[in-house]
Amino acid sequence: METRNIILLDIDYITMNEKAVVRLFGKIKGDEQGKNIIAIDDSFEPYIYVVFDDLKSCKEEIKELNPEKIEIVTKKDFQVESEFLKVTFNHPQDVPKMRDSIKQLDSVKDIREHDIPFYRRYLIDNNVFPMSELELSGEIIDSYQTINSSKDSMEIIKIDSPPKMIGGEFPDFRIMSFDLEVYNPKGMPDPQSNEIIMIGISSNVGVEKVISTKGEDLDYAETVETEKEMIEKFVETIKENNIDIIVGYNSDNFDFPYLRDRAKLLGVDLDLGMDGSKLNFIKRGYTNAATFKGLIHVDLYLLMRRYISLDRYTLERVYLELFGEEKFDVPGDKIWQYWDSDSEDLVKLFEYSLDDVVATLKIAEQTLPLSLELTRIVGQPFFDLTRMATGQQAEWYLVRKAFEYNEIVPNKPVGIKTSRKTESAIGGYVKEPEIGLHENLVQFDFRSLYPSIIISKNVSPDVLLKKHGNNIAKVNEDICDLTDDDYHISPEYRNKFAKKPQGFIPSVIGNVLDERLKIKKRMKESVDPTEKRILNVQQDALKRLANTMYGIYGFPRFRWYSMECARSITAWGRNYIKTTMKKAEEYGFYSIYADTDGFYAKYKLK
DNA sequence: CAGAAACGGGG
DNA sequence: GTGTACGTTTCTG
Repeated sequence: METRNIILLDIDYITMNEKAVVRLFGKIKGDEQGKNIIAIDDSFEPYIYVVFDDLKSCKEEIKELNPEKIEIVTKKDFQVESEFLKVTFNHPQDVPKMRDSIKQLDSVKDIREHDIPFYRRYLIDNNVFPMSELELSGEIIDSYQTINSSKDSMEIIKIDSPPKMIGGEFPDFRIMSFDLEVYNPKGMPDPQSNEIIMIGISSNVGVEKVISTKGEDLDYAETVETEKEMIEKFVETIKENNIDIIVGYNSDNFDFPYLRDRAKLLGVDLDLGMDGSKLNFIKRGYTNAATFKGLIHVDLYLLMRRYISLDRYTLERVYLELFGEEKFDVPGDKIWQYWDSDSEDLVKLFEYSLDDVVATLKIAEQTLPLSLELTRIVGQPFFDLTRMATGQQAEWYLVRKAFEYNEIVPNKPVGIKTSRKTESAIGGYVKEPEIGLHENLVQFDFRSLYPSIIISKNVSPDVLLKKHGNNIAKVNEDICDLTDDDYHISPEYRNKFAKKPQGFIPSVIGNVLDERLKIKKRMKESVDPTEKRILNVQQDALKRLANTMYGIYGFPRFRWYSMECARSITAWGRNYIKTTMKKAEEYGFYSIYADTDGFYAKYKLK
């Protein structure tokens, strides 16, 4: 038996002998060459929970469908101890096949946790976090030098027990940015007829160049004979430098699809996956995301739209916002003219190409730390995390927490109107600003207003006293028929939240905020600027997560959706800000502008 | 006016 | 892959 400590970059599953086998893609920690490891685990099985009417008949009916295993388990459902049937299947793809027939059985009331992707289930149930250090033990079943780099080798290990979390500090990930320039005499280029003219590359491992068929005189240009060689050089550069994370700007939608089409036309393999597999596109709603197994592709455009709020998200605009510097720009529709022109404009195009990738890498270095922290909190793969809306991040964090608490996860709501007018919660209180130049203002604001309300008023669907029925599996009888003193009652809507027990979501947010305070304390005590910076990113990630939780309640597709909770929170919020403004007025301050969790006020007297 | 369709980024 | 974006602006009937 061998032991390997790896940093877990990626996870998926494949089918071997009709059985699902989880693959963990990692690299040896601290190894300069970053030896690649693929760990194989065939011990994990897919399952769902079944809410039953009558145990005996339910068991019999399900048995006829031939699942792997049926067990009775006790889990908490909105804090009520309840029995479920845990039905285990042979293969993840059996779940979507079987769940409808199971749901339709007479003895079955409902099915739960039937839509959690297999690899996510694996991470959650085994308490494994991506981008962290894991200890693996098992048998080495294959070991070889990878074809394109003599320095670089690969090991496949079949593990005989679940990975053990070590955690610890982040290693320095090897990051590379890239960008294509394309010949475009007719506006937006067409991959069938317009060739790639430059591939820019920048990295934190010392490689910075523009691969092209021109530019022999430039020291940062790598000149090759053909477009085909350009693409081959690009692939080789990534392999040779053992890149962990490849970043682009709008690369999901432009660079990688274009590269795929040209590579196909020219007969080049984009076999950058750790297992030798090729570039793949996975459907995400109406658009695609480009992925490799074990090589993480991050599209910064997507990330920036979430990270900062701007009117536009061009690379130039984002760069200006983050670094306060204008980027050297070549107008997009003129690129082909620069390429065809005399040496002066051609050099400009080379500079532009290099400038683009350098900027992209700088943005990556600035913004990826936050996403990495979020990955280690949320516990989903880095690739997935960079493509999730913040609400999704919070939801997967809650799914993981639910497993920890032995709570069964609520199903996604069905049939709730998404129409904003009928279903939206009123937002925060806003007092339009008094026009004019104001001096000697005082400012007041609440610290984390909505998270604080959730915790202090115990705003959570599992302790909410429902006014009209309850379509959730079971009502917590302990919170019914209490006296008004035992409830927090929201303003306006008069929603009642039991003071005890603490709700699931208030408890989770409480832990998040406690953890954040601890980190802030450590940050203050730290004298090492690097450590300070890391801790600052961590506390920021936790703050963002806590602030997102409020929003969850109001989105009709979220598992813990509760319009009552969303409305109660903002009602309390409006109440607090107005009460505080009134109080301030008693002391002679009148407010000239207020928004949600704070206001500006002037003193009436001199 | 409501609901559908287009748009974003990229060259 | 046990999943199917998203929020806003513009167009259309």
